[in-house]
Amino acid sequence: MAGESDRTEKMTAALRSAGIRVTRQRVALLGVLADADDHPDAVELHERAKGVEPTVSLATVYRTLSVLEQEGVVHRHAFDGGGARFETTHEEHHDHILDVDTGEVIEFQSDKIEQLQEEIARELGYEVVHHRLELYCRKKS
Amino acid sequence: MAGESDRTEKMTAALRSAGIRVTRQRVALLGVLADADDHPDAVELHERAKGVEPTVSLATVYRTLSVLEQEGVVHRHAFDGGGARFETTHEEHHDHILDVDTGEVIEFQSDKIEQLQEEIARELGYEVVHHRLELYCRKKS
DNA sequence: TTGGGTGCAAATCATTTGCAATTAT
DNA sequence: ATAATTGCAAATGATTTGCACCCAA
Repeated sequence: MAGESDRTEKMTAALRSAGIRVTRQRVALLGVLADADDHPDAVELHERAKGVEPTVSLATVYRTLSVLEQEGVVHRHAFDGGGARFETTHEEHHDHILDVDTGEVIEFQSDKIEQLQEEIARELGYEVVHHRLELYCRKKS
Repeated sequence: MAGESDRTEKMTAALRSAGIRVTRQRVALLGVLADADDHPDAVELHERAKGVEPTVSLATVYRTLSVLEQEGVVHRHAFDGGGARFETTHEEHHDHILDVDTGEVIEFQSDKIEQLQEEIARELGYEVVHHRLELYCRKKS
């Protein structure tokens, strides 16, 4: 029973190495992010973080998320409708399926699509800096 | 030299068939949309429409764009950063390359990618309602 | 004539920021 | 000690909406 998760440690380390102070409220958010297996938005993260450290403000949630994004520890997604949603960065790159009925997010990964994207860009004289592929889907009946 | 473009007529017809009044300000916006070969945002469209009909307000631009979107005559895109950008619906479906340096938008189309998307969704028990594929690119040096 | 459409200004919503007080280092 | 960080409230930016007047059908 270790106290902190692997991910939390990694994120704390990221803060330290960037010379950024490890505050109570940041640790709370870090823990919440590490535990989340969904893709919560800022308000939801704020809600969860307050359960750990009641003094966290929404402003600090936003500020910390920006820092963590710059440090590459979290990814910000701007899915259709509503505000941005976040997830901790994990090893393998992936894209998303969004259930249009439930809002649920499923991750998937396709080398083939990835390759095709680069091929298309190359043919037009471009190189892909980053991309965004979202499949808005409905469960098959 | 016909007075109105094909597209403007089509859009005017769309309004009429939806039982929606064809007003001065809507005609102005329709013309501007038909002429646009880029992907302007609401403010830019408002600017251009004012050149044709100075009484158009930004509120009406937004309201009309929503109507046209519902009628399927224009498409709304939420690219990274800034507000929504619009284009008149054209025959073939396509995705977008965005030049990260200039903001320019290039359209492309790939049946292969399209197929792969549906395949992936199907394997996970979903069917694709709509999707979004954007390649943020830089010109190759 | 008359209900839909318009401009304007105020209201939303998500996010950011200024500032004085707090706190990690 | 002291500069980074915080909470709060006010500011932003994009978009929407309430309302009294206006005009397309």
